[in-house]
Amino acid sequence: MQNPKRAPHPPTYKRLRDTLIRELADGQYPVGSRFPTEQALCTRFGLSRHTVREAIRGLTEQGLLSRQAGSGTRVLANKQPTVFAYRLESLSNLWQYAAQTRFVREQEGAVTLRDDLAKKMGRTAGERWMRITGIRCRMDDSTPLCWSALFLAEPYMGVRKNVNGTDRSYYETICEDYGLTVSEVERSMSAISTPANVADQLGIAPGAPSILERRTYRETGGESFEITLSVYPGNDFMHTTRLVRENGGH
Amino acid sequence: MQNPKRAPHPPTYKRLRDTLIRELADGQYPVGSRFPTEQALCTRFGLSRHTVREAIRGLTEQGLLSRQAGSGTRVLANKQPTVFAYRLESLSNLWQYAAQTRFVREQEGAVTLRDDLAKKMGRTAGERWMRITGIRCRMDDSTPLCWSALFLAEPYMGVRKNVNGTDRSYYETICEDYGLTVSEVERSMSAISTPANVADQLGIAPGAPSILERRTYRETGGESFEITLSVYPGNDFMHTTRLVRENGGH
DNA sequence: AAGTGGTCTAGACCACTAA
DNA sequence: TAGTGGTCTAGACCACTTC
Repeated sequence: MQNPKRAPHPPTYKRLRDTLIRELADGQYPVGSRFPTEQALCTRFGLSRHTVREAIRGLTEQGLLSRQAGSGTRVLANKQPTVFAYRLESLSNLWQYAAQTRFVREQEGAVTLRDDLAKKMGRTAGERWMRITGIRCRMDDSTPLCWSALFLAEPYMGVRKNVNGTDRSYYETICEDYGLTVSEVERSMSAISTPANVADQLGIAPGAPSILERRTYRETGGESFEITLSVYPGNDFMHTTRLVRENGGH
Repeated sequence: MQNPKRAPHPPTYKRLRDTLIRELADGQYPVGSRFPTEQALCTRFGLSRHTVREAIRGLTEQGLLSRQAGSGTRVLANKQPTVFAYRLESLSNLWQYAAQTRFVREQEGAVTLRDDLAKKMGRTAGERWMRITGIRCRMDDSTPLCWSALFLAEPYMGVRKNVNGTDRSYYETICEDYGLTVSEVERSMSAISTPANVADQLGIAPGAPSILERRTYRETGGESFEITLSVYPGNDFMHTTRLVRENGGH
């Protein structure tokens, strides 16, 4: 960390940041221990507080340090873990091969879960849910994408009925009507033999292998308010996720 | 933006940030247009440059603005989009129901892709790949998890042979040996009828529906260097992704 | 009471971009 | 050449935690 004025190719705060990262990786500051004070770093490197803070900011953003006014700085990790992530700008992007989709309703009514259905839904038998079945197809050419059974939790059975015919999802409508926020969606897949009636509507052979996808929409409290079971034709690689490296990591 | 000294409950830069976010949402600065200069904001709000920069920093981090020294600040978006993400601390977490897995090699040899295999792999016929087949099982109780065919691109056929018997992935070994970095993994799924020989090894009925998973490992340049095709028993919801909301977004 | 990180000011020089 | 954002300094007050 010499001559902060000369050779400014990488700015001072970045050089300091790299120095500190290296020292962390070397184990000079054990995880859980106190990290040097801003004051200490200022005098050690002969830099202004602003520059030191700018260097430290990067480390906290990377999750290496945690800071607490009045208390100090603690070491959270020695080195930045490599993280891969799959991001969605919107949940409607879960329909990958169709920009626009449409849900055609078929049946609708309240049900009490029996053992097998409860197991498929990841719930317990005896609960009451509103069930809506139908086919989701492409907006443009009406190609069927999947057969879906959609379950709404008991408190939200009274969703506005005019969701039909649009791309608008039920979960969006519920969230608006009841002031909820989706905090997470769990998505699971398994393979099944296509039941005859479903195969018929999807235009595939009965018994042909297909993918059963379950989505569980949870609100902020963690409560599940919507669950969908969807059957997709199995032939193509219709379900794709791209996991992209998030940080340079070693 | 009054009395920066009084009522400091939210710090000045945060209040300014909120003000600017509101103005952006109101459409005062159309997407693609120039955003006010730091100088302009300083005089308009009577604040120091540091405070203004601190406010703007948040907006650029949220992806609302982009800045270019010498050029200026441009508006990227009116409001922060809601993003859902599925994060993995490590690619080995793709094996969800087993902390530790082991790959038991079966066959190995170079192949020239024919039409059907090329299509399954998402490649073009005629390419040469190294093929390794085997079974991946749990480390602890040796339960088979899936049957896998693993393909290595031609330049990397000479991977060290001692990958066998450990949890260590081929892609890790390749990356080390050749100095590559995985930049992304694409994961696709389809449903198939389990071929007899595979069903036998997995202990399921031949022809039973199963999941065919394809993973394509790409290096920084975007080149695919490893592709795996795996067959999983289809009965359970073995493939799960949890999409978690990343930012408060409206 | 002392020390910490959080915030804010005033002023400066630089590299870069655009006119 | 003028203006922009990027970096850096020196100094200050505050709320908070710890002793």
